[in-house]
Amino acid sequence: MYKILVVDDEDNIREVLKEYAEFEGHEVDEACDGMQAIEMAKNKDYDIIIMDVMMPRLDGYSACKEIRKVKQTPMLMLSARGEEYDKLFGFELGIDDYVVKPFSPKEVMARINAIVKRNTASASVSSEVEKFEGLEINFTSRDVFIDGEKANLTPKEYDLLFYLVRNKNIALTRNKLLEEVWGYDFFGDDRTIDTHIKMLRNNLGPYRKYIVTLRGLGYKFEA
Amino acid sequence: MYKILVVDDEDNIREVLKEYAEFEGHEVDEACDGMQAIEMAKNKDYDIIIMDVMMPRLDGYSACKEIRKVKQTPMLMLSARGEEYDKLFGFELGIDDYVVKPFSPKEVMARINAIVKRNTASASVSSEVEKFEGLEINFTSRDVFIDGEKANLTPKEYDLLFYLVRNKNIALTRNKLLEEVWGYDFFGDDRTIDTHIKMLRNNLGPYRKYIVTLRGLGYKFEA
DNA sequence: CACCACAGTGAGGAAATTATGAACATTGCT
DNA sequence: AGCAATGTTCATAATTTCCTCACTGTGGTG
Repeated sequence: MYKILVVDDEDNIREVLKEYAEFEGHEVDEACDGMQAIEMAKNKDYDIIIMDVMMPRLDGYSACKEIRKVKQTPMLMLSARGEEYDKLFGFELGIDDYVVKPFSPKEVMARINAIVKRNTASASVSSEVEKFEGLEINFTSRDVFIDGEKANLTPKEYDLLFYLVRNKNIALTRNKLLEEVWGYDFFGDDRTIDTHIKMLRNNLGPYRKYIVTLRGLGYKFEA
Repeated sequence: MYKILVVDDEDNIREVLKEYAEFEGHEVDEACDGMQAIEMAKNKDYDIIIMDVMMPRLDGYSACKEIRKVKQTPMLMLSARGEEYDKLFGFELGIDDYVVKPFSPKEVMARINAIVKRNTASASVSSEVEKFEGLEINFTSRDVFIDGEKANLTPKEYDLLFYLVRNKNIALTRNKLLEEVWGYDFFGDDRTIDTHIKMLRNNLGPYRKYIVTLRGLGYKFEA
């Protein structure tokens, strides 16, 4: 039996996880924002904290950082695609694992078991850097340099570029991009992608050439 | 492409899911109550079963339990808000996920993808490449190289070539090609195929020889 | 060897798709 | 609230691709 703290602002998500966890014999506490989570985590020793990234009052990252100042409780983050998920790899946060919404409660429980059992901080992603001529992309620090100069990309542009580069030389359909970069719950216009591709290209200067249009399909980062 | 079984007593729900899933290229069977679902699940291997909780004759829980006796097919349950969640998780049913009505078909599809991907754990992600002498076809990056040089094909040409190669050494009738490459709803001129074959051949240079005309029938990629 | 059904070709207009600019909406911050 | 930055939508322009069609080429058959 584990003591689990579930932190999410959506009632039904907390509800589902709680039901499932309790069914498996665990003890579950709930919090609905970061502030509350910090408070509770400080006052009780949990075996694991499951926390949503996006919450009102105080987001998951900040709460995580704050809690880490005093406790080494393992953490599993929940994030919707479309959130800047590269941040999740930031090992300074010491996140043990993360699950992307929509998830199945079954999967979350499986991961909880894995984490608690090994009870060791998981190996974090090492500082990843990709270079294409004068285009340098640092996944860890979330920086992009163009001929040595730091590019000033907006969050979406970062996300889009990162996804493209992580899947370089793979043909990506518009649907795939929408689902992975914007999130499964995005019901927007297809032209939105084009617009962001356009801005990204403008920002990449001479290296815009790496982003190729696949007519009738989508885009590809070709290196 | 997944094989999906949709079980719900409401016609329009089945209809919506079916349309959406088929649009995404999946194969969908329908059942309108638990009994029927069990029957069908036993006789065919589905990638996932989507089942309503409340149905006449035999409800979703019972059907799920019954199916689980013989198959480990992943299941996604549909439930109306207000039905007791605990039931969903209370009986070692091994449900993978559930969605509360009213749902968006897009979300359901996203979850289906998540579940099936997870369950086909050992899915190989090898970069698919086919080589015929100096003709190299990369299905992943959607590239075609001719003696090391990248060919510049239009979308239709890619589609046509990919389909021919995926079915190499199989005689393909014009009808079959029209249906598979152009889509069942295409009502065009027969010369359309010829024209695209022509373009494709021109683009393949010396390797045009692989595309063989079967007089009176259609074409074949002969390797 | 002439016929005929079928396949190959070229070109231009039609159709589909993407790029772009600007308006509009949203978010975050002071 | 007001502003600045970012994200989204939409209309329009710019491209690219597709399809049709009339015509030409070809192989097999009687």
